[in-house]
Parts: sequence; C-alpha cells; structure tokens
Amino acid sequence: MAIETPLRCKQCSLYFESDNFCAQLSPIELVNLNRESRSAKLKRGDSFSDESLAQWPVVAVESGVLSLQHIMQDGRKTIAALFMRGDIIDLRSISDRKRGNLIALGKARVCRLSPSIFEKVVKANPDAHQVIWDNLREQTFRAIEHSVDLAKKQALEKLASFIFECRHHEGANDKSSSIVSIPIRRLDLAEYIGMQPETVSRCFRELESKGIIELETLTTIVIKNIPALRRIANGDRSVEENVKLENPDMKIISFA
Amino acid sequence: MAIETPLRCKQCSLYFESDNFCAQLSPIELVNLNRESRSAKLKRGDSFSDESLAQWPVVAVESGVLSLQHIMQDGRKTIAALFMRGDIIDLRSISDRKRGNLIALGKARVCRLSPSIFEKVVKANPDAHQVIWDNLREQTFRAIEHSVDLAKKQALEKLASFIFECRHHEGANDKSSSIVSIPIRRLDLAEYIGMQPETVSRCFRELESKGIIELETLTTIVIKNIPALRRIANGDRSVEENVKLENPDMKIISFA
DNA sequence: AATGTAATATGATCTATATCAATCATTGTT
DNA sequence: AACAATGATTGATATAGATCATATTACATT
Repeated sequence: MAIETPLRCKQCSLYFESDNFCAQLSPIELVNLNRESRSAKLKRGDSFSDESLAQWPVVAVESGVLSLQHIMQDGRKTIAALFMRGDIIDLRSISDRKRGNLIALGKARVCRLSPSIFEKVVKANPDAHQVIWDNLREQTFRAIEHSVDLAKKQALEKLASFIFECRHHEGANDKSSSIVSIPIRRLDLAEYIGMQPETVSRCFRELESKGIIELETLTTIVIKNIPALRRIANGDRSVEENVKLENPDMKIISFA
Repeated sequence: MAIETPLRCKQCSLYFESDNFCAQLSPIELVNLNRESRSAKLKRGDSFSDESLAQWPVVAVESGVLSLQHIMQDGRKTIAALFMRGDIIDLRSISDRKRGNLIALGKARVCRLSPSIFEKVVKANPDAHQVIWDNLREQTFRAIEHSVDLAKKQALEKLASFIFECRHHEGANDKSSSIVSIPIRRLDLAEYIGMQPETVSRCFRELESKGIIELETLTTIVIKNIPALRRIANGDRSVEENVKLENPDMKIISFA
C-alpha cells in the first residue's frame, strides 16, 4: 500500500513552495514528522510558554509574523527579531540563557515539529538539510543587517530600510513591485526598529510629503520613488536634501 | 601506515579545545581538510577581498577578533558583528547581496577552509555537524541579543552589556571572575555598540566614578560590583540612582 | 630615550528624537 | 449598528547623546 502524504501537510503552504523545508521531504518522512508534530493557529498576542518551548523548541512558521521579544526590567520592550513564512525557529538547548519570548504579532499559523524526528530527517535528507541550513544562515544575516540599521542610522533611514525588508519578504522576486504591505502594527514596528511610535508616524509623513511613498492604508504603502528610498535606506544623507528640492512641499495659497 | 594528524592542526588551538569543530574530526578528515585549506596571520585592518571570500567563503577563527563592517554612503561606519575564537564564519552564496567587509580588529589567526571538503565533513561527521550547527545558532542569537542592546538601551546600559559580552567570551565558566579584557579599541567598540567614541569614554568614566568598575589599563577593567553592573546592563534604571547614593563620589578635601 | 603619530579623553554646544499631552482613527464586541 | 477600547497621529517641550574643538595620553619607529 502506497504511503500517502498527510492531509494536514497537503493543505500547508510550506509543502507546496519548493524552497521550503517540508517540500523536500518524502511521504514517509512527512508521515513520521507529521504524526509527532502539532500545528496551531495563533492570534495577536499569543505567546509560547516556557514549558511549551521546552517540549516543542522547533517551530515552523506557515503564515503570519512571529516575534522574539525582550522586556527590560523597567518595562522597555524590544522586538529583537521577526520570523515569517518559511522560517524554522530552532530554540533547542538555549533555554539556559533566557533569550526572550516568542509572540505572534497577528494571526499566524505554525507547526511545532518534534525535535527528535526533525533532527533525524535533517541528518538523513540532504535537500532538507540544505534548506534548513540556508534558512538559519539567512536568519543570522538578517539579524546582523538589522544591527546595522539600529546602530547608526537615523529614524528616516531605519524606516526606509524596514520598508525594503518588508518588500524583500513578500514579492521577493518582482523587481519593479512598488506596493508593499506592512504586516505589523505601528507600535510593533517602532519596537522592532528601536524608536517611538510617534517618530515612526512622523517619518511616514515625511516620506510621504517628499513624494517618495504614498500611504494607501495603514498597512499598505506604494513606493513612488524606489531609488530615492533606497538611497535614504543606505544612508546617503545628501539625497534627503535633493529630494526636497525636487519636490518642494509648498502649497499655493489662493488669492483673493 | 597510520594516518598522522597534520602538524599545522596539531599546533592549532581549535584542535585542542574539545568544543571546537576541528577537535571532532578524524585524522583522515583533518588531513583532507588541511590539505585544501589555508591558514593566515592577520594584523589590525587586514580585510578579506571579495575575490578571496568568493573562493574561501568559510573562515575559522583561531585567535583574535574579526569584524563584519558596513560602510554607509556618507561614510558612517558600523561594526555589525564580532567573531572570536571558535567561530566558523560561513559566507557561502551570500555574495549576491553585499553583506559587509570582514576585517581583523587586531592580530588574529584564521584558517580558511575549503568549502567542498568542509561540506563533505559536515555531512559525514555527526559530531562535527552538531558543533557547527550550535555555533551558527550561537551566532544568530548573539546577533539578536546585540539588536536588543542597540534598539532601546541607553549608552551606559549598552556599555555595561558589552562588558558582560566580553566577560562571557573569555572566562565563560568562572562565575566570580571580575577581571575583563576589552579585546578591541575604543573606536571599534563605539562602532559596534552604535555610539560615538567620546560617549564610550564618558560612560567608562561614569561607571568608574560610581565605583562599579575600575580601569586597570585601557584594555583591562576590573568589575568591582558585578550585580550593579548586571542591573544596569539589564536596563534597571532605578539602580543608577541607588548606586549613586551608596557611593557618593565626593572627595574629602584636606584641611589646612 | 626621543620624537612623531594615532588614539583617547574632556569640555562646550547643538540637534534629533524621546517624552508628554491631547485628539483622531480603527478595530473588535455586544 | 453603536459602543468601547485600543492604536495612530499631531503638536509642544525636554534631554541624551552627537558634534565640534582642544588637550592629553599611549604607541610605534628610529
């Protein structure tokens, strides 16, 4: 009798997209992994308890955005990392040093993978190994690049950089795509790029007033001038002046 | 005829410390990897050319400190990550998006590993695989924790946090060790924690004036009050006041 | 040891962004 | 659909840390 791919996996986007982990697995591997795993629907604010993470330290993100949050002793909160579809969060054996709370920033679907079966599959399946390895390195360099944004960039530059990060996450391929959706709330965005929500708001306004972006809705923006936004994100301070000259935001007052 | 561990490896600390990658390898594996690899001595400022990294994208750090630097278009420089002994820097196939320059911050020894042999060994040797996987995850979480420091912490808190990072790197085990060596220059330190060298200097003085640390030399400090430094690093703002009260920095002026 | 150069420290200002205060908009709930 | 409740915006002010200027110290080279 032929081994059937589990129904749950058949319905999961991680199985369909060829560059994801689960798409590399054979039906037998999927059956084994699926049997010992737990999928879950999360809503904003849902967090994984320490006990849950001790038992299920490997989490695959199917959809939505998860975050790793840090709360300082006087209440300041930071979102240290974002995880999106395709990311495999591997929190094994790092519980010793407390590394933060894993919290959903909106509706999300995840699959908590059995660590032992996961490990077995990774060792046996070279393609799966490759995918998981690349994903972890991607996470590393994403974190390092985020550090660059946080270290020396100004508010406007950080926001520009974040917009490209969002753009990269979704369309990924489509070079000319200028519609970007911001998948998280302003407050979370502020906590991620290390500024205050008020400043985030002001920076959105500033980019808009310079004609570089347009705010369609709270979560959807259109980039009107990709090169200019890119230059700001890369920290070319001269641009800001130039753009201002190109688009002087003076209004013609009607005469009596 | 028995296979001899290569001389070069016998003299390398990565081979002696049991938790390092090379210590997991069999003599045969070492011979193969060693034959196709290149070790190098670096001095401060030495950087890996793009061509070098294209051919040798896997670098093992034997001693010293390497950095991943980002230069913005207007000249602002950021040190995005630090790598120290035992770290394996894997820059394979990420040359597409430019990820920064790998530069030594002082005298350092590295071993550039042949990517193909490295890959072969990792797949064949489970112990080596475990070590390299743990190291990569360690790098990821180090970067994420660094983001926490950069995002919301104040100057003094960032410096305190960095001191613990240094302490963790060297002694690692010795809980009570209060002597910490700062392995990089003030300027590099400033670029790593995202502040100006002047501010770094002022913060060292402030910690000293509060009696929390003592500056032995430029590169050696003694922590006089570990819990207080820890609380500052964790962002407990109330501490700063308390310490001030406990150690009023007034000097008794000698009377005539 | 002497000398020149680079790194660090200190003091005086300035500015970007945090903070505070008050509306305005959006979302979820009954 | 109406109502809270939560989130986002806007304006006024305060401040931590950047920047600029200068002095001091450490380090390398002869």
